[in-house]
Amino acid sequence: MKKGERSKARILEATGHLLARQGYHGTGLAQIVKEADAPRGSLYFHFPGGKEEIAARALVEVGRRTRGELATALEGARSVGDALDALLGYFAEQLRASDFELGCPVATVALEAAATSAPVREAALEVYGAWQELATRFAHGVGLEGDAANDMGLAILSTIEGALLLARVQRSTEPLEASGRVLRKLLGV
Amino acid sequence: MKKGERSKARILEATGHLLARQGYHGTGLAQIVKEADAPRGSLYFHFPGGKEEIAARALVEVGRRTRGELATALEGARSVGDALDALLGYFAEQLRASDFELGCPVATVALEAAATSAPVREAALEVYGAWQELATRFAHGVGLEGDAANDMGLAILSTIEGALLLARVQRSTEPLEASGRVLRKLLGV
DNA sequence: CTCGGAATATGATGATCGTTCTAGCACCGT
DNA sequence: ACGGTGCTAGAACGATCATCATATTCCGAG
Repeated sequence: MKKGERSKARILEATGHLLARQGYHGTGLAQIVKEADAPRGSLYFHFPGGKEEIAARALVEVGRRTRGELATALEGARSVGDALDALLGYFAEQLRASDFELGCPVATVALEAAATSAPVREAALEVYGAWQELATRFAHGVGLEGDAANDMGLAILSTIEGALLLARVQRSTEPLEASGRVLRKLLGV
Repeated sequence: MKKGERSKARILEATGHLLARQGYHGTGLAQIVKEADAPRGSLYFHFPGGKEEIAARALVEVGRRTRGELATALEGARSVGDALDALLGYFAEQLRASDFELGCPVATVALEAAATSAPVREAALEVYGAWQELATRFAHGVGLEGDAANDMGLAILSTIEGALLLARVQRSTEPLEASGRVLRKLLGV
C-alpha cells in the first residue's frame, strides 16, 4: 500500500471514531488530522470535497465494518434467541466499554446533516439500507416472508436505533434490555 | 408579563425550533437572537449559563409542549388502535409539513451533547422520562401491568425514536408506518 | 541518476464561534 | 418628576472554524 493510501485510511478511521462520539459539527478538521496523525496539508488533496466528503466516506466505512461484526456475531448464534442476544449484546458492550459515549456510530451525524448535506445523508442512507437488509434476513429466520419480513426488519432496526439513543441519554443499557425482552415476545422466541 | 419575560420566552421558542432542525453545534447564538428577534446583549443576562443553559431549557420547554400535544391526541382516540394511529400520525405530519427536517425535537441535541454537556443531557433525560411515562400509560391501556408495562413503554418509545431517525434519513414516513404495523400486531389491536 | 508527478508541509484567508464588557435606555414604584 | 434597577445596545475579545495557495519533499518510473 502506498503512502497516500495509508494516510487516507487513517484519516477515515479517525474521522469515524470522532464523528461517532461528537457528531459532525462537533468535530473539527484540526482534530481529525491530529487524531489521525496525518498531514494537514494533504486533506484537500485526498478529499477534494472537503469535510462533507470526509464525513460521508467515514460513515460508509464505519457502517461497513459494523455490519461485518454484526454479521459474524449473528452467524455464531445457534438459535434465534441467541442471535437477538448477540445483536443487542454487541451494542451493549460498546456502550459500556466507552462509558456510554458510543452508541450507533451513524445516528448523530445522520440527524445533524440529513437536512443540510446531501452526500452525508446519502452515506447514512446506504449504511442503514445495508443494516436493514441484515435485519430483514433476521426476520426470515423466524419464518416471516415478503412485506411482513420487511416491516419486521425495519421495526427491529428502528427499535435498536431508538434504544441506543435512549441508552446514551440514560447512561444505562436498560432501554436495550427492555427492547430485547419485548422483541423476544414479539418474535415468539 | 414583563418585557424581560417575553424576551426569554421568545428566545427559548426560537432555540427549540432551531435545535430540532440543526442540532446543538449547528445552531449559533447569533442565529438564535436573529430568529427570536431578541436583543443580543441580554442573552447572558437572562441565561448566565450561556449556550448550555439556553439549550437545556429550550429542550425541556419543547419536550413539555410536545408531550401536551401527544396527550391530547391520545385522549381523543376511541380505541387503542386509534391511539397508536394518533401517536404515529402526529409525527408523520410533522415530518411531511417540514419536508422531513423535523423529527424528534430532542434526539439530535441529545446525541450530540449527551457526553459533553451535563445540563443538556439532564434536560433530555427529563423529557424522555416524561414521554416514557406516557408510553407506559399507553401500555396499561392494553392490559399490561408492572414490569411488562414498563418494558413495553420503553420499547414503544425506542421504536418511535428510531423510526423518526430513519424517516429523516430516508425522507419517507415508511419507517413510521412499518413500525406502526408491527406495533399493532405486537399489541394485538 | 534524473525527472515529474504524487504527497506533504506551512501558513494565511475571512468568517463565525461563544463569551464578556461597558454604556445607556426604558420602565417601575414612590 | 425622580431615582433606581431591570433590561438592552453594540462592540470587541481570543479562539477556532473550513478552505485554499504556495512551497517543499518524497518516491517510483524511465
